[in-house]
Amino acid sequence: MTSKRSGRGQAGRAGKQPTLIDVASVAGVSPITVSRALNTPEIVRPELREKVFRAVQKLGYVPSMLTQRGSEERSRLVAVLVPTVANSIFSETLQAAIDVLTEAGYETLIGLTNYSAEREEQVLDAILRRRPDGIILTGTLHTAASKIRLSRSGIPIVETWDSARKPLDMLVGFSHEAIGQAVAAQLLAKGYRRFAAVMLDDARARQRKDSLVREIGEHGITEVPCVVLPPPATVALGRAGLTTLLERGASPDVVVCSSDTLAHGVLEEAAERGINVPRALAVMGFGDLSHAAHLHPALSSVNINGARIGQRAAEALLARLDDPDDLSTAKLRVDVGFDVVLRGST
Amino acid sequence: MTSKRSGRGQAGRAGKQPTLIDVASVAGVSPITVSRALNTPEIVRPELREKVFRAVQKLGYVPSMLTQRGSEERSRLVAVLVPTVANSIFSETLQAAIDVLTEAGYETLIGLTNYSAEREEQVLDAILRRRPDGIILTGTLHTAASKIRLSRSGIPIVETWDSARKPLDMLVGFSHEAIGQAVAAQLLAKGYRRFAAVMLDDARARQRKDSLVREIGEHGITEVPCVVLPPPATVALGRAGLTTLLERGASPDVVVCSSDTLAHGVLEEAAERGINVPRALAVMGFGDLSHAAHLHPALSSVNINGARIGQRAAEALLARLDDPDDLSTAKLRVDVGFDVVLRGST
DNA sequence: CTGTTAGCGCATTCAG
DNA sequence: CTGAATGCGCTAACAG
Repeated sequence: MTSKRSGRGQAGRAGKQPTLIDVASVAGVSPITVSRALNTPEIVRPELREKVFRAVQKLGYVPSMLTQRGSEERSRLVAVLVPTVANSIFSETLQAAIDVLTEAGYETLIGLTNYSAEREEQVLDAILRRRPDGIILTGTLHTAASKIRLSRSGIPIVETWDSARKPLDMLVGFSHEAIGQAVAAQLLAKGYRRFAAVMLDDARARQRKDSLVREIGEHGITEVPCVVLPPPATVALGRAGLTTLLERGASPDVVVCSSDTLAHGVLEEAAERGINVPRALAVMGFGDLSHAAHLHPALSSVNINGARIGQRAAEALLARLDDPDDLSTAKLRVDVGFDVVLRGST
Repeated sequence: MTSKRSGRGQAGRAGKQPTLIDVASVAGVSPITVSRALNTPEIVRPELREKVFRAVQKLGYVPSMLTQRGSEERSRLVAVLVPTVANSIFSETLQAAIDVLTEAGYETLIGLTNYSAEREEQVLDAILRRRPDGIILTGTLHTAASKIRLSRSGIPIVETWDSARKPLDMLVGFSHEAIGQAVAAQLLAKGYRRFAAVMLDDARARQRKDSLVREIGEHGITEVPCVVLPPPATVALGRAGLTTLLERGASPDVVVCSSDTLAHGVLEEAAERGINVPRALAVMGFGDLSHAAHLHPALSSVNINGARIGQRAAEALLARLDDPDDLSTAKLRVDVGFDVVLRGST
């Protein structure tokens, strides 16, 4: 005989979460008082506050942020897009970003782009529906549609892992061109002349390689055999890379790889073939040095601090969110730099 | 001109995202028609549908899922909690889970617990406010408050990486006790007698070790020197672990480590000290075999397929979400198993 | 097929 | 300090 009204009873029964209204009726106050007791306790009389807290306890009430948009303007949600989380270099970026964001009271929505701008567009599409307060992207290569949607959205954005002539918003990264140049210079100085590349089919990797090719081109080296491989990067893939290179008749004295994992594969394959490293063949990687060191004690590499990128990116976002008019974040460009670290393999 | 305009002009101006209502007024239809044109296009007359699509294009409208709770029941959000994303074993679990969830049209909210139940409780608290449709947890050790909140929430849950007498809901994992036993049995069979452990301060690691100690205890071995270290696991930490062990006067013939990374550190330290592996000292790790192989070609290890855990967990969640009454997921228990892989280091 | 009405859970006006 | 009324963006339920 109970009326079939919207009243779902006082206590949140199994299955249904109690709402702020449920708490209010149990506490015998109005909904708004509950809201205030929870969000701005200091303006609520202690006795009422206590009543509310007891009701919250009793019901196991957990406020819902889902409908918050109805009133407040922020979702306290930040989206982070990375190509993959299986690559330590990105997982460190992600980890650092999450740490900073969580500390500041934001939740993190994660999206995997698998190194593809098209995939990024799909993921972005889903993510924009959540109205995140900020977005951290990997790279600066996005589809035209993505760029339009992002800029129309008015959401603060940080692009990472790259430099760009004209970023969408903020930028925390480094110059892949500079890396290509620096690697070329170092290797040339060491006397290497027969370059080859084993790389992933990835825009950033390509940028580094093109830059390297340009640089050594100016020293008269024009032929650079290059094997391009599909993600994900694995050691086996690196081995296959060197194999392909040699099968094609290349005889490099140095192989530059787009990641430490590939480089490690090349080192293994070289060892298998009895190729003396670095005497007959030098190997160069790219990634996080500590990771490289784990892979192979002698691996030479371009060292990038992924964690710092994630941290800086998150901090930039937070600064903007704190004060959207802050001019210091308006055209933020952070170059976190890199180091070319030569070890036993070169 | 009979429409009663709801305030803001037609086009969403810079800064404000256009709403479904804006689209409706531009298209000259009612809001619900826009909603239907977008969600169930087949029940809308083609001409109207077209009008709506054009208006959507023109305004760059992106539907908001933030307030969806107001009408629909699902958030299409799944939360995944892992201790860290910097450990390849968990990042693979995460990667696989995200892949499955994204494919099914769910977004992933990520939480980092840093191996701590207290931290997990905090993160969980924030996440429950988002009313996710499902939650994937790592481990079965949660604070009492966490357990209560989770079970009251009525949200489908998958606990992973572990077995438990009485899981909260669904479970995809393996038995750490079985691993401890299996490792003990294998090492005893190989003739090792002086056991030692280098482990992270982590409940699951402790379970494995306790089980191992129990097993070898039954063979009369009662003394097992053990170094417990704070996360995160690093190679350097593993080296320090062996150092500490030896400084304390232990002289093990086998060191069992709670992760491959620590084991790798132990191997390095042993090499540095000129200790013959595996003649004078054997080393045992735990993690993903392919990862272990990258770390050290000879590393023995308990091989766990992290990706499979993530995949299975996500699939279980989806099955439940598809049909909440499906009995097959009601008491789902999946044991993904493990392999003890002995290689050169034992 | 389409529009009207109502309401989700919460917080922000503005009155008391 | 407290509360009633109102609105957020969206969609079920029920009309037409």
